[in-house]
Amino acid sequence: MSVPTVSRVINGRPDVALETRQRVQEVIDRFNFQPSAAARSLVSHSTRILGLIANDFEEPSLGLMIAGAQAEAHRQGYFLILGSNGRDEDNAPGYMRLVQQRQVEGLVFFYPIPEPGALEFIDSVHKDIPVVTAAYRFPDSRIPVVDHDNVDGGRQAVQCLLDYGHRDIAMITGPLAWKAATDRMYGGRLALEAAGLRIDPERLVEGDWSYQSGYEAAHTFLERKVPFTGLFAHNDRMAIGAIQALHDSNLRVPQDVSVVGFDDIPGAVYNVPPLTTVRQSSYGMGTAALQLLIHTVQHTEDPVEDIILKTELVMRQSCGPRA
Amino acid sequence: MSVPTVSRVINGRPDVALETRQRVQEVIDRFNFQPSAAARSLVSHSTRILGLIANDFEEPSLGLMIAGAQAEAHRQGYFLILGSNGRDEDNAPGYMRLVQQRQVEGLVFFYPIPEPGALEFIDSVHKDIPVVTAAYRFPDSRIPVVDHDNVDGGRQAVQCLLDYGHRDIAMITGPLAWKAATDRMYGGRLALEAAGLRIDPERLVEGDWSYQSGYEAAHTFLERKVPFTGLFAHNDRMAIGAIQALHDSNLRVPQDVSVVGFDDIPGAVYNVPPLTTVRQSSYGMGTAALQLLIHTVQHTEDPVEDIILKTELVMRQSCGPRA
DNA sequence: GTGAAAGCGCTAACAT
DNA sequence: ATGTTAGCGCTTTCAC
Repeated sequence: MSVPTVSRVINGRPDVALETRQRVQEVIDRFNFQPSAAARSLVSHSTRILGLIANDFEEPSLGLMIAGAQAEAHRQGYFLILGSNGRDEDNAPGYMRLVQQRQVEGLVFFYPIPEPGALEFIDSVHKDIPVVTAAYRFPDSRIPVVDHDNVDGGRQAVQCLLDYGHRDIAMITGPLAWKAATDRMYGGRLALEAAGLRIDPERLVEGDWSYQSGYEAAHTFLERKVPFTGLFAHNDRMAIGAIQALHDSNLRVPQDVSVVGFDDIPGAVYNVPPLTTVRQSSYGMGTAALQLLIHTVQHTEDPVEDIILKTELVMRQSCGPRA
Repeated sequence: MSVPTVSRVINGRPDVALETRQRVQEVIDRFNFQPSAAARSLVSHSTRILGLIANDFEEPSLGLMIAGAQAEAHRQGYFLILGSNGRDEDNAPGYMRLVQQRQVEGLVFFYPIPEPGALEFIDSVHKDIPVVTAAYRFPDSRIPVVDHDNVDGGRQAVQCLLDYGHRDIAMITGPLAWKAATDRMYGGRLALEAAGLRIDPERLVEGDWSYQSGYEAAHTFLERKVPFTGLFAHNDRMAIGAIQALHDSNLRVPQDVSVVGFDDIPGAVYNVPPLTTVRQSSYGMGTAALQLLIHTVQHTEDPVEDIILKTELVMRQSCGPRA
């Protein structure tokens, strides 16, 4: 019943006599003994804690992304620490503390909004521990990425409009600093070009993901007086804002203009009309990010591959055949 | 330059000669030395890690609540570990591990949905470490609570309708198992009774917070053929669903029916018409919960007081004078 | 198969 | 003002 023996039992080592193991286990159960995580970490140099750092907590998808990440971490016996590069201050020093004090074995950066200085910071972290970025790829960096297949999603969105016979297709993009936006635009372009069409700059407006910007973008198209019967908005909020603007101008959706969004947020179903959109799973992105991170933590020398998650077109009533 | 001296410098102890301190600091900076958190925890019995456990990651307010909590934790030098009683399994054993392995010094439970067995679990945790619940109060328990003032919020919502001259007021409640719903209903009743009115069971439907249930509740009212010119929905999603149902039945908002929601979700402004609602700050709830928790952790013997956060009526266009 | 001894990196108590 | 000693609770040799 010495200390090392108890240690062996707790860690399920085989080299303990059955009778001893039972005796020890009994005492453990009786006193509900749990080994101190701090002491274990000290000797094992492993905390089983991972970190998730986000910079935009208004992002509606974040909750589900976190849920997925947390679930996956938990399933694999890790805990998840949370950080934000939030509103207030520059938190980078705080995270370096996390890293350098060896509290965290790996970090996911969920930076849908690229931040000034983010790459430098992430790179410096990356020197110490494995890092994964979700929803963004830093140019020229060898940091593994988890992302949705935005190119294919954009392609599907535009293809859906083309399939309904639309030829005059407008697009409201996200901020073009975002990989998600350029990818979705590129995918849309692929679909257009396959149909012998091109992106018309007059039918292109850059939004900022907000309802408001979708609303304004639709008005811009109307003011420009370029005809369009199909509209692809890079997210659902802008799509819904645009539909509202179209309604205000007495245009019917989908009879006069067909609209496709992106995301499949909960509100998409309840929009008037219910929104046709490209679904992506934030929960799935969370689990995928953690799978990738944990794999990297456990097999440091393996070459890592990005994870690209499929997107799926969800047909509802905001799209219909050309009049 | 012995080990304890370095320790003294790092912890900013006064009893170090200026010259020594500088020499030590220089080396620390040069090698970017950071003390091991595990070793410190082992001897100090303090990890500076707190936990937040949520059970509903679909809840749109969760992201901001987490952001607030994280920011406050960080400001006070703590890290925040995340947990979920999520979709998959029963995670309670996992959290007990967190607690008993002394990885976490305190826990916030964000259980807007009461869970079977939650009270037992939380109580058992509470025996070991400080605990705070957010958005829910367990009956007969002395666990401190952070919550919005839902009673006053409900009162303000109904008062707004009364002020516009409405006398026939319907209400779509949240699930009555929720404290938030009973509180909002009670607040509404207070306002009605102050105006010499009562809650009419015919004008009361219990929803489940979803758009869908708001939509259906409004239809129920219309089918019952009880007249109403004012409607208070216990959250914005149900309010928006109800407005849609009213539109479908060719009733105008606010000309025929005035509608007040609750929450002030981002979509409220962009609804048609923009939604009058009672605002609550999820971010503020997160910071408040962590302030309370940290205070409790640091002053274990102090009697703790609940924190009740103010709510605020935001007037938009879904409410107007009685025709 | 089991226990004795050493050490992970730090802080606290004591001695100088 | 600084160094020496001890010990936090574990895991890992290494004897036996």
